[in-house]
Amino acid sequence: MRSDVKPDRRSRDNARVTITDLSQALSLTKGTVSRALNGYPDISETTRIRVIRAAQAMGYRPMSQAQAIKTGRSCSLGLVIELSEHDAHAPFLAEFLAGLTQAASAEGWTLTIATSESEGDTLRIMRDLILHRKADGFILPRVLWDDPRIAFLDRENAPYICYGRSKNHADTSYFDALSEKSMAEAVTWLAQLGHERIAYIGSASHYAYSHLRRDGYRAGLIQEGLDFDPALMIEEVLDPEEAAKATRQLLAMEQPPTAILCATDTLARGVYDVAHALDLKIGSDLSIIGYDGSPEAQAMWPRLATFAVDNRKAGAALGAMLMARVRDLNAPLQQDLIAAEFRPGGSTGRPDKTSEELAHHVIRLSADTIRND
Amino acid sequence: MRSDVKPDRRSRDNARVTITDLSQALSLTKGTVSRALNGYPDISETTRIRVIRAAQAMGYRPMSQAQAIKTGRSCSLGLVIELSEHDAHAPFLAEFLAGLTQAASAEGWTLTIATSESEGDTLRIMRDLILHRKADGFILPRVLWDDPRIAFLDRENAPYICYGRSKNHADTSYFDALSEKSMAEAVTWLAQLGHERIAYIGSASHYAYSHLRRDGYRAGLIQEGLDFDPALMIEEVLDPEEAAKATRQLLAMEQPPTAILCATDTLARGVYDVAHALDLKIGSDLSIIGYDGSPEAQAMWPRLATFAVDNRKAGAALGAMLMARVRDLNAPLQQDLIAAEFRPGGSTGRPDKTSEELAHHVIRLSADTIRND
DNA sequence: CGCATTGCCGAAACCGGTTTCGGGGTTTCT
DNA sequence: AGAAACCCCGAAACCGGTTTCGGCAATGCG
Repeated sequence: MRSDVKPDRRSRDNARVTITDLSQALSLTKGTVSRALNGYPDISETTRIRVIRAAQAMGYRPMSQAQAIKTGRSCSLGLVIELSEHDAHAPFLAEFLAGLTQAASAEGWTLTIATSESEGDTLRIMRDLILHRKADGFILPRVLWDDPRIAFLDRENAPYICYGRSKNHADTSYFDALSEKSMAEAVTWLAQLGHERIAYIGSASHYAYSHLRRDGYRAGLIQEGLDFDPALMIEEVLDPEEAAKATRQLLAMEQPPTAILCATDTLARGVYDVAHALDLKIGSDLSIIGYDGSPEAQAMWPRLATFAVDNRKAGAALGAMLMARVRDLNAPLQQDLIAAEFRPGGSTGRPDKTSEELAHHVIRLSADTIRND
Repeated sequence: MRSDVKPDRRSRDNARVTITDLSQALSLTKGTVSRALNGYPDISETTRIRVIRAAQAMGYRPMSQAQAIKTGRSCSLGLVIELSEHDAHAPFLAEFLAGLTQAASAEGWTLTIATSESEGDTLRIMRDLILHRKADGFILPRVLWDDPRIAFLDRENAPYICYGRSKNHADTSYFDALSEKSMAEAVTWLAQLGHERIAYIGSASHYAYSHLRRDGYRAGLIQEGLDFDPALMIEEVLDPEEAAKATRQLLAMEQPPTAILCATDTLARGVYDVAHALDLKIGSDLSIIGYDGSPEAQAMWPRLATFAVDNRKAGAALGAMLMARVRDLNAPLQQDLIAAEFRPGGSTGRPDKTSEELAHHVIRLSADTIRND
C-alpha cells in the first residue's frame, strides 16, 4: 500500500518547467531565452525583462546539471572533511554546515560534501570532484600552517577559500576568527583577577591557528606586564589525555601556574580531569579558559569559560566568498576576520591559593597522581 | 603569482575521459558503449567485457550530471537537516556524515545536504531537490513518531530511508539502534548495583525514539521485578534546563530516586547541574545514565555512563540502503537494527544513601534549590 | 540616397550522456 | 533452400541547457 502505488510514473506530473516551456510561452527560441537570462549583451533590454518576468512567473529555474555539462559549472560548493584528525570536527560542524548551506541555497547552489581518510586522499577526492563537476571550488576547513591543499588547488587552478590563516595567508582568500585577540583577552581577564602565573597549553603546530593563539597568549602577557616563562607554555598537545599529562607537569613545578589557558575546549577537558583527580577546586584553586565555545564547554562543571565562535556566520561568509570566487577567479582576494565572543563560566576566579600554596597542595596529593599515571 | 596564472585555461589539460573518447578507442558508437556499460541485453558478452575492460583501463567514469538530464538520476543522496531542533544534531553529525559519504563514494555517488529552518521548509526543500535532480532520495534523520516527511515522500513517490522507527515503521525502510534494549539494560545495571528507585527522564514524545526508550525503561523494571512508580517518570523534557527542573522535582519527593536514567546525554547535563548544586556525589549519592555516547558525555565529570551508537556504521548502512532503494523503488522494504554499546562511567555506583537519607540531605540543602529556581 | 554598422534574434551545433529504431548477418526450423 | 527468429550493433533522436554563427531590420554616416 505504500511504495507500490503508481509503479511507473517516475516522471511526476507536477513537472519542472524547462527552458523549452518558457521559450514556447514567450514565442522565443531556447537560445534567446538562455542568453537573456545569462546577461548576454546582444539581447534588447525590453525582451530581457520580459523573459525574466516570465521566468519568475512560471517559476523557472535552470537545472544546474544540464548547465554543468556545457559550462563546466555545477553551482555547488565542495567541502572535504578529513576524518583522521585528532580533534574531531564534530562540535563545530553542524553550525558550520548550516551557514554554508544557507549561503549556498540563497543563490540556488548546493553543497557537496565528501570525507577522506588521509591527506593524500583529500587531494585525490578534490581532483575527482572538480573533474566530474561535482564541485566548482572548495572550502578548506581547519587550515594547516603549511597546507598541501592550498598548493594543490593553486596548481590545479581551482577556486578555494580558507577557513583560517595559513603561513601564506596574505596570498589567499580567507575567513577567520581573531583567536589571537581572544587569547590576549583571556590573559587580561585572568591578570585582572589577580593571576600572575598563567600557563598555556597549545595544540599541534601544524594547525594554522596554533601559531596565532600562541602569539596571542604572549602578546597578552606583554600587554599585562607579566613575565613570559617558557616552562609555562606547553605545545604540540593533541588530545585531552596529553593535555592531562601537560597539566600534571605544570602543577608539579615549584611555582605552578594558578591559571591555565587552553588553545581549545577539548584540551581543557584534560585539565579538568587532572584538577578533579587532585581535588583542586576549579575556578578558585585553578582557573581555566578554553577556546571554541563548543557544547563540551557547556557540559563541564563548572562551566568552562571559553570564546564562542559564530560558526554559522563563518560558514555563510565562506560560502558567499567561494561563490564569488568561482564566478570570477581573477577577482581580488577576499579576507575577513571576526572576533569570537567571550563566554564567562565558573572556571575562572580570583586565585584562592598562591602559586606556592598550590604547589604544597599538589605535593600532598602526589600519591594520587602516581596512581593515575 | 597565485590565482592569475593561466587565466583562461578553465578546461584543464588533464581532461576527463568521456564516453566519446572511449567509443573512439574501441571503434564503437557512443550508444553501444553506453548500453554495454548499463547492462542492456542486446550487447554480446564479448564486447561487453571488452568495453568494461577498456573503461577501467582508461579510467572512464560517466559524468553523473550528464546522465541525470536523461535518466533523472543524479546519483546523489539527499540529507536535509532541520536546524530548529532543541537538541542539536551536532554531536552525532560528523560521524554520521562520514558513514554516509563513505557509502556513497564507494559507488561513485555523492551526498547533497541542505538545511532548513522549519518543518514546512524541509518539505519544500526536499521537493525542490528532487525536482532539480539534486537528490534521488533522502535519508531522514531524527525520525518523528508521526513524521510529515514520510507522508510527504510517500505522496511524492520518492525513495527514502528512516534513521529511526516511526509509528508506522513496519511500512518503512529503516535503520535504527535498539535503544529500548539499551534502556532495559541500563535498568538492569542499576538494579544489580542495588538501586530500587530508578527514575526516568524522557524527551519530547514527538520523537520516535522517546517511545521506544520509555518502553525499554518500563520493560527493564518489569524484568528486574521493580515497581513502576509513575511519579518517577517525567517526559516531554526538551533540554538540560528542563531536565534540571525535572531532577529537582524528583529529588524533592519523599522517596526520591537514587538513580536517574536519561533518554539522552544532553538531558543528563541538567541532572549533573542539579547534583552539583545540591552537592550530591554523582556515582554514589546519585547514579546517572545517559544515552548517545556523545562527546559531552566524555566532558562530564565523573564520566557519564552512556550507550554509544556507532553513527558512522549507521550512516554507511543508511546510505547503502538508500542507494538500493533508488535503484529499485519496488524492492522489498529493508529494516535493520543495531545494538548500542554500553560505555560505563563514574556516574553509576552502589547507592551510598537510601532513598530516605537522600531525601533528608536534599531538604537540608533546599535553601540553595530555592535560590536556583 | 546608398552603404556600412549596429542591434537583435533565430537556427543550429554542441555538451556528455541515454534510449529508440531499424537493419544486416546468423542461426533455426520446415 | 527459403523463411522466420534472433543476436548485435550503428544511426539518430533526445535530455535541458549553452554558445556560435549568420541574417534581417533599423540606424549612422558621408
